[in-house]
Formats: sequence, C-alpha cells, structure tokens
Amino acid sequence: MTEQTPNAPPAEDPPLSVGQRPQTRIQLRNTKAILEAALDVFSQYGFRGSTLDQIAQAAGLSKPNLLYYFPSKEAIHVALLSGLMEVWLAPLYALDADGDPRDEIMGYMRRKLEMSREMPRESRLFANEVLQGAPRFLDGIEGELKTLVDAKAAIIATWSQQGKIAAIDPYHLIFSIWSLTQHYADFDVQVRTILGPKRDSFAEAETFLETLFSRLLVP
Amino acid sequence: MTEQTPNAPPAEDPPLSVGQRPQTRIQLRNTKAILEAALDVFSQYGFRGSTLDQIAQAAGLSKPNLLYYFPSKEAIHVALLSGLMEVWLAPLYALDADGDPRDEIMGYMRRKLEMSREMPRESRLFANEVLQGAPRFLDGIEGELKTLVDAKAAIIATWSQQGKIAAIDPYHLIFSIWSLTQHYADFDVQVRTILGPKRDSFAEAETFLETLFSRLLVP
DNA sequence: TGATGGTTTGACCATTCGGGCAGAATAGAC
DNA sequence: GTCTATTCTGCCCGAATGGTCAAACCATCA
Repeated sequence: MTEQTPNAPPAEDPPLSVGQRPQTRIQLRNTKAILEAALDVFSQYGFRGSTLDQIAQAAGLSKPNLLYYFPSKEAIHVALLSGLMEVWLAPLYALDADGDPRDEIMGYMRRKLEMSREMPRESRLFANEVLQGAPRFLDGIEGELKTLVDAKAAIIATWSQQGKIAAIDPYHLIFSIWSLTQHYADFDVQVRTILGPKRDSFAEAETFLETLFSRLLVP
Repeated sequence: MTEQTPNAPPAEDPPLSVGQRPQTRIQLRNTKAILEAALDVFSQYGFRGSTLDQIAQAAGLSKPNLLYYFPSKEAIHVALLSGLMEVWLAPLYALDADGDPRDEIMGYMRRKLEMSREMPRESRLFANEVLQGAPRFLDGIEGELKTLVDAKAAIIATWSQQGKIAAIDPYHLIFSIWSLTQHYADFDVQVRTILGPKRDSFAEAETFLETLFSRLLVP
C-alpha cells in the first residue's frame, strides 16, 4: 500500500505562475494525491477512458481544483508518465557490466517481476500507453528508453561474444524479460481467472521464469 | 414499431460466420464492413477511446446507419470479441495430444507468433480488453478460454510426467507463449522504435523464440 | 408499375466531458 | 487580529458523444 516512490513531483509542472514557486505543503500534498489518483484511474481505463471527474473524486478534490494544479488532463498524464519513467527503468539501469553476467540478467528479471507484483498499476499505465501507439510518450521511448536499452544490450552482447552466456540476441532477451514479467501485471485478470483463486500467480511465475531464463542463458 | 423483430437485422448475434439468419447481401456486406472498421478503431483506441463516428466513417456508413445494424456501441464490441474468439483460440485447439510433444508445443508457439504478425489488430483488441479488466469479456475468459487451457494444460502435464518434455508448469508455459508472441504485436511501436526501422522484428523473434522454447522444453 | 419491405439519412436530443472564471474561503506572515 | 497570497468552489460554457426517429430512399417482385 505504502508508496515509497522516490519520484520528485513534476518539476516541469509548477501549478500556477510561470516562475518556479517553492512548493507549499498543500501543493505537495495535493499534487501527490492527484498523481496517485490519476495512476489509479488512468491505469485502469486508459487515457481517453478516464475522466477528470473520476480523477478528482479519487483524489478527494473538486474538478476545478484539479485544474488549479494541472493545466489539463493531458498534463496530468504526461506528468505521471515522465515522473514514473525513472522508477520504471531503474531495474535496467542497475544492470552492471562488471557483475557476473548470469547473476546480472537473472537479477534484472527478478527485479522486473518484483515490480510487476508491487506496481501493477504502473505496468498497466505504460502498457495502455504503448498499446495505443504511445501518442503521449513516443519521446520517452525514442529517447531515454532506447538509449538505455542500446547501452545495456551492448553489454549483454559482449557477454555473449565472450561465451559467458548463450549466443542470443540481447534486444530480444530484454524484450522477453519485459513481456514475461509484465504479463503477470498487465493480464492479471486473465492469469488469475485461469489459475483460479488459490494459486499464487507471482510466486509460481518466479519459479517458472527462474527455470526459463536459467536454461536460456546457459552458454 | 419494428422494435424486436425476431427475424430481422442482427440484434445480438455475430453476423459473420456463426449467424445463419437469412441475411441479405447488403446486410452481409455492411455488417462485415462495420466489424472490420470496428476492429481497426477499437484495437487502436480501446473501447471508450473509440467513437461511433470514427467507426461509421471507417466503415463508409453514417452513424444512424451503423445503429441500424447494431443496437449499440457495446454490441459491436461484443460481437467482435466473440466473433474472433474461435479464430484466436484455433492455434491452441490444434495442439494435439497424440502428436510429438516437442513439435506440438513448438508448433503452437509458431502459430501464435504467426498470428501476432498477421493479426496484430486482433491481438491488440484482446489486449486492450483484458488490460482493462475484461469488463465485456470476462465470460469468454471464464468459459471457453479457461476450459480450453485446462484441457491442453492437462495434456502438457502428462508429457511432462512422462519425461517427454521438461518438468515445467504447463499453465505458465502457455502464459509464456502468449506473452512472448503477443508482445510483438501489442507493443509493436516500442519494439520497432528500439530495434530501428531496418530490423525485421518478427523474423528475429522467430529465431529467438525457437531457441528459447527449445531450451526450455528439453527434459 | 405499383406495392412492399429492407435500407439510409438529416435533424434532433440528453448527457457527459474538458475546461474557464469570478469570487469566496483559508492559510500563514506580521 | 489584519492583511495578502494561496487555495478552493459554484456556476457556466462549447464541443463531443451515444443514441433516437420519422421520413425518405431504393431494390425487388408480383
């Protein structure tokens, strides 16, 4: 429940004046509440499927009050996306070129699965956005994400060439980690329905993915 | 009042393949055009993100004319979903208990990947729906889908126990096939952006997934 | 050719939605 | 307590949106 997200409030979106205002306690509390509520709503209904009224109600504010802190619905969405970007990419940033190849990749997979379990809303938020062509997020994908993936893929490629892991395409390895881990968050309803209420999908997923990637990485 | 004419235009049946109503040529053509257009629109924008005007325009019809063939926006969506269900599940239906275990599973994976390549709109349609909690499709998931998966998982479990393939959870194996193949359709924008325009994501995916599942299945 | 029933449309409606605005309420410094 | 900048709200608006309906259109066949 407790969000310990180290996200800085949207530095690019000071509510009122153009000049950078020092955030008051109220501003901080409300922008936080708004982003939290928006995460709830956007991740469940997508951008167009969500309404300002929904978000306002979830945040315990009136609609005009919402618009006092953010200039538009889209601004909230963008603020959310970019604010969560670094959190979302942190596990991949942590992949260390100097670590043990197998451990690093398995660790990345584990952290990603952990994030799917702990932050399913964030996962669905990004999934919704990308699914619909990332109309408000292409910049992020083309920029920071691509840069990061390119860098880490290069590291993995080196490991491959050195025979420390199997000779597989590093990009598709990363894709496979994304898809397999996020699947349990994004398609949670489906997974749970098929597995039934008694099974712990994430616990089982961990075992399964451990096996899968162990076998995949063996040189 | 042509309110509930029993033999008239489709009130609730999938007009395409299943319906055996005495359909006019015009009815057939237009319902087909509507569902085709709706697939385009719904798969791109999700249910709430799509408008009747969009669908009508894509189908080359007027909005009232749309509503002459389908009673509501939701009816179109449901008709689409249920109409496509059998197509979507066909690859899994084809998994044969009497075939060679490895071939059957690898074949299923290949057919699924092929479907992601050939029918990305359908993939995104289901993805959108499930992502948002499958509000209009839970029946399908709880019913036909779960039944089918249970049946095929049992087959795979047998193969596992007989040592013909690795001892892995059959449900998660199926999930992994879904997630890895559909990822290339659902997150197409992301995949293409990261790989760049010159690389053929699906061709590479085939190679990669071939390796991945070969290694995973080995007893 | 005229009758008939399926097909199409323009005009319309109620609701919802994103957003604007003036002014009231309030917090915090003095 | 006063004052001021910040925060909040009631009320409004124009544009979309899902959906309705009576009338018009048109293909077909007796």
